[in-house]
Amino acid sequence: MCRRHPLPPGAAGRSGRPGRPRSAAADTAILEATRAALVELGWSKLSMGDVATRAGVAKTTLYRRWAGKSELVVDAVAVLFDELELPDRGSLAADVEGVVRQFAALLERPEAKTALMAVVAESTRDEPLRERIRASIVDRQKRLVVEGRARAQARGELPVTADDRSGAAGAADDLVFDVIAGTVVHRALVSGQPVDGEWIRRFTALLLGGLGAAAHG
Amino acid sequence: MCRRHPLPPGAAGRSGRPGRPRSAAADTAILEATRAALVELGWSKLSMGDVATRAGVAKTTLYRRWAGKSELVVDAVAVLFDELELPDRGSLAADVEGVVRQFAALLERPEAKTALMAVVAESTRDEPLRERIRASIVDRQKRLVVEGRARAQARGELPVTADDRSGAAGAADDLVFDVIAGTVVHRALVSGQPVDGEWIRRFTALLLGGLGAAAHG
Amino acid sequence: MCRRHPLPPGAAGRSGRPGRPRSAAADTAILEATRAALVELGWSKLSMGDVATRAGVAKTTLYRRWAGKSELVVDAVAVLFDELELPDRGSLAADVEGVVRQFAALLERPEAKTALMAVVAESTRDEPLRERIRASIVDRQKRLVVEGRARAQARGELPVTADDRSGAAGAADDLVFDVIAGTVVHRALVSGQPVDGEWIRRFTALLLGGLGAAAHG
Amino acid sequence: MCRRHPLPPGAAGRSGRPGRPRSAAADTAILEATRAALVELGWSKLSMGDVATRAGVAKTTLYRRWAGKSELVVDAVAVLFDELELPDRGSLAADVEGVVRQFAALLERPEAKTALMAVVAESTRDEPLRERIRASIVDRQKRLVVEGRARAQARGELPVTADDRSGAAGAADDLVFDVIAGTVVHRALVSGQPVDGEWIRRFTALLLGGLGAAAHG
DNA sequence: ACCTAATCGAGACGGTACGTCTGGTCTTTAG
DNA sequence: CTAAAGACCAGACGTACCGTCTCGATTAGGT
Repeated sequence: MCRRHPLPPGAAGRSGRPGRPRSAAADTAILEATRAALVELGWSKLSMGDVATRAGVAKTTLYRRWAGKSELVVDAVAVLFDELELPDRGSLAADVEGVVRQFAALLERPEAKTALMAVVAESTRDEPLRERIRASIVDRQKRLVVEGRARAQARGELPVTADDRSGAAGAADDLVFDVIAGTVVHRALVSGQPVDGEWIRRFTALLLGGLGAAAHG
Repeated sequence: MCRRHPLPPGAAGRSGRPGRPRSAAADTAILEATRAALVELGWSKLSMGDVATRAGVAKTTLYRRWAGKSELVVDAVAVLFDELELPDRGSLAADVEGVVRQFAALLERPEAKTALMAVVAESTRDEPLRERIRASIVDRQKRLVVEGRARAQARGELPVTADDRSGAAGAADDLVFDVIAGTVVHRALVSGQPVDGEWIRRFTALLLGGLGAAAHG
Repeated sequence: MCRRHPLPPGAAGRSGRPGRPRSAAADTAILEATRAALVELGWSKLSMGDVATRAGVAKTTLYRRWAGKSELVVDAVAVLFDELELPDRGSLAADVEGVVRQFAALLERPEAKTALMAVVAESTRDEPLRERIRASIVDRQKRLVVEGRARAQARGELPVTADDRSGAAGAADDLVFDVIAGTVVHRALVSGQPVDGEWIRRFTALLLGGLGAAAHG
Repeated sequence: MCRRHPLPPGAAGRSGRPGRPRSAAADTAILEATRAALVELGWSKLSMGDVATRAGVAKTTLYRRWAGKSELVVDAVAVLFDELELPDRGSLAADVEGVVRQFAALLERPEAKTALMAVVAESTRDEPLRERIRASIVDRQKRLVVEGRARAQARGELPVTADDRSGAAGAADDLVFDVIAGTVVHRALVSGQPVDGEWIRRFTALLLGGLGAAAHG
């Protein structure tokens, strides 16, 4: 944990540090305030001072813990993406449809959509920020792909390849992840069209068709 | 044309309007200055005043024509996306690979990637801006999908459906467009991994497999 | 007349000048609009563009005729000061009281007081403007002092000096003018206290006492 | 003191206030910079941003302390008027001539004359500003009149009235103050003629004659 | 019961950019 | 040559945030 600003690596959560310890309640209040401000104001009109006021905290406290708006927002919204789950729905198609539906629902929440695109935009000129986004948001969700694939293989819906056995299936999973996440984001935020049942079925059919063809070819 | 700020809809380019006409040279200079500033500074540090200075133009001239930073940047980068082409490479696979490669190259240009994600982020809270992005950037590139499909159908690589004959193939084309554009953007800007030959081949295979399966199923 | 901007001295009101003649109605409308704007907005918030709009005239027309805000306002308010009169009230004391009362009434008009002090302030760094104020406003009112003195001498209230006979009484008249105008302005605009009957009587008594003492000393 | 912008009246200079205290050095630097700018540029071309730059201070610091240009300039020039003194020159006439000479010298300083008339002009539409001018500049100089009268009475040059004994001599002092200040300002700034020895003697004679006549009448 | 040291709130600080408003000028077409 | 219209450059306006700083006041552990 501890994606905080100072608190130099050595002295992390150690309780024996001298001086007054940081308030844990402040952290919670700040992140909640950030999400609330995102909903009300969106990314571009959200200001650090406003977040501090909402959280009942001094600006200094904010900057002591996060380096800037982007870092704060990444932490504030990361938890939203961890809510995604992959219950076993009985078939690969059902599993894919379920996760797409969940992801689309998430992208309808204003704090998620405005924050996600904005921090990605910022990260195009800020490599550490991109890393932070990857670590906090993106890579954590690859588990859904890995789990879905494993489950489909267990069901016999997908073949087990040499790569899988050697643990090097990353490239294939990455591709599937980019296709699902990218396509849904593009549909919802760029094309601005609804991610409804009809579209989800068509997309799932396309994806599974591709996976099946790849398995046979 | 005229995606400009005032110039009330009725009285557009008419030459008989009273008063001094708007300088056409200023338009060109402003859009060029905007792109240059995007390259140097990125979206978040680009300022209207700086663009005006670079363009040798007063700030008022800028605000007379564009309502804000987002609108200006959309116009400035829209032209970049119009450079995408779809020369006949002999097969659907080659056509897809070619357009993906072109699109990835475009997303490596700093003015394109920083601007694209940022204006999409802004558009999540600004419906008119979203429309402007769609009209100026997104929808214009759907021609590539339509043209590619038609060419593949002419080659016999894809079947001609009833929808195509009735001209209602929109939904299928939209899906393919979201998949291609979304996946490439996600790979390049979110995952932050290279869009190289190997990946392009895998992605194209997946997509074409999906299209083929859809055709047969 | 012609305290205007261009219209070079030679070619003044000549009717045989080539081209469209200047509209006389515009002059009237502009000066009236200026006075109206002074009443509503005061000096500092009065703008040339606003005056032009109120007068139904283009800004160019304004600048063709007046060099700037100060010059325009001087012309606009000069006429107000010409309304001061000195009817024969039977005695020097009554004449002085009458003119003081009139002047105080004038200084209660918002366009007069805001304009007068402002153009004087501007004139501290603008010699031509000071001259214009003197010519258009100040010196024109010295007639009141000259006339009052002559009438008092005719009544025998004041002695006739050698200076009067030689026509060199300017210095004495100037002093009286500065005392009256300066004192009333200071009372009304700086001290901000009412110029009422009681005060006027006291002031008149002081002034006439001083004149009488000078006559005897 | 504390003619500042916020700093709510109750919590004035208290040291126990929370937060970083205001820099006293900034105050000095700002007022000096304001006077310097007045000398160089005059009232109308003086800008808040320029004053801030000269003082090595941020614009926000300026606006945190003064509500606008007028308030700032009043504070900046008020100190100049406090330099006026009334040393005992042995007679009322000499005292009056002395103070007139000092006042005229002050009105030759560009920062004093341009500022004085301009803020009075502004105050014609701004009652709080008028009060501030009165409190900071005008009323403070009435001490000169009060002191001069008391000294003349002590010398036996002027009679002691019932009003003096009851401490209600305000009206008479106010009148003398308006006459002296108003007349000198009008001579210097409106008539634009020199306040030289000759004129001062004439004016003093007139004033003292009036006072003497009032005493006897 | 002190001491040390980092925290907390508050709010002032130097900056930068904002978007608007004027001031004056220039460039049109129309009379 | 003037008029109305309106675009043009220049630059001040007052505001909002930024991220830093300086305060006095807490709030712990370590002594």
